[in-house]
Amino acid sequence: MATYHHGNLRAALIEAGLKIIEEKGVRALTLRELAARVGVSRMAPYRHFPDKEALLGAICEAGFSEFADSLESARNSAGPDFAARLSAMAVAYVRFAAGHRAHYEVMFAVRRESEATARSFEILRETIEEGQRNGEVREGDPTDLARVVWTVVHGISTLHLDREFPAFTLFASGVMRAGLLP
Amino acid sequence: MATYHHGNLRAALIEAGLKIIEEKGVRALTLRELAARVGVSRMAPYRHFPDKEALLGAICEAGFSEFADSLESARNSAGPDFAARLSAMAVAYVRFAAGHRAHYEVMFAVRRESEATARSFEILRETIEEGQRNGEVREGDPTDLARVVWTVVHGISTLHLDREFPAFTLFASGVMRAGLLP
DNA sequence: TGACCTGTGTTGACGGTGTCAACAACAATG
DNA sequence: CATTGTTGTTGACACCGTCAACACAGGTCA
Repeated sequence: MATYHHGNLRAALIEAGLKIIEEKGVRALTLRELAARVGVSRMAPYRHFPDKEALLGAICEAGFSEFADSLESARNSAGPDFAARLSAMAVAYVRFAAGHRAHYEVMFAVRRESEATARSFEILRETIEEGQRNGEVREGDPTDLARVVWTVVHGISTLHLDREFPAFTLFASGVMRAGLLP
Repeated sequence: MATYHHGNLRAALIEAGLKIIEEKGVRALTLRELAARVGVSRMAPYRHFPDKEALLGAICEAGFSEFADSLESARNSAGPDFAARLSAMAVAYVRFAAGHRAHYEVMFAVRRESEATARSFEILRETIEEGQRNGEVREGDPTDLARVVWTVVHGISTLHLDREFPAFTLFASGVMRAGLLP
């Protein structure tokens, strides 16, 4: 039932955009191809995004939102033990990067502050604070400590998407924890 | 003395390309503008690079080469103490990223295996091996250990180019060393 | 019912971009 | 000098992002 009005172009564009990026990289994403793939004319996207950069921004935002959800749910289903919670989040991070490469690529290529990026970081910071209250994490600005953890995990994800994580991730997670010890 | 033949276009292109990236980001680098800036017609670069991607690759390669030099010289001028050597390299890494943002951006945006990338990694791995012989670094595949270090330092550089390193870098360097202890 | 507005999708046009082809200027070599 | 190979140039093409002007639909209100 091809109607004149699409219905929810915005969401369709984000989704199809992701698929293209998955196939050929951010660099190769083209508004015209995207529009064609969604079955709409080349200027239609401009009714929903002021320009290409804004579309990328929206994809990025959507990615961070899903990402924050992953982190949060990993942490929440890890039980009460701090080490387990932190570790679950680290694994979720790497797993997200590995399983949503397109999203991950845009998220850190476009780099844009948003509600969702803040939320992602906040989730980690909260957990660190938890650990501090328990005495399982040394004192210090929890924001700084969260940065350290983020840094390590981000490094792993960025640098080693292809290789054998298991052992490596475990080891690095040990490194990370070492930095938080009281 | 504007002659018909430029003399060493190749090098000039790489240099001017870097300057453009510095000003406006990789995404905004355009072959035509680059050629114009070097004072040459738009197709001239094709005598030295098969296509745009190859030019980016060459810039990336040049960056890694300079990068490897920085690492090596930092290590060599740090004296014989292992911890000092490793630390000097970490600082050199972050400093390179901060001081050569354009190069750094291309290096990890284009991502391309080359002689220079291998050399950079090799320098680090050698140092780790040194540390192992001294008993200052735990046993294990030096390549894996080098990856861990690289990961941490890379994470720092990527994530915190703007913010206040000093304290943070120091702390993270502690984290890193913790992971290497016997 | 019909006139009108507003939100959405379309087509036309323009300047800019990467790159293929054909040509032109220089350098080196016989 | 004639030739040949290297390097730079201009022309042409398809494609890209985006501005303008227009077309279709759904709702509102007379």
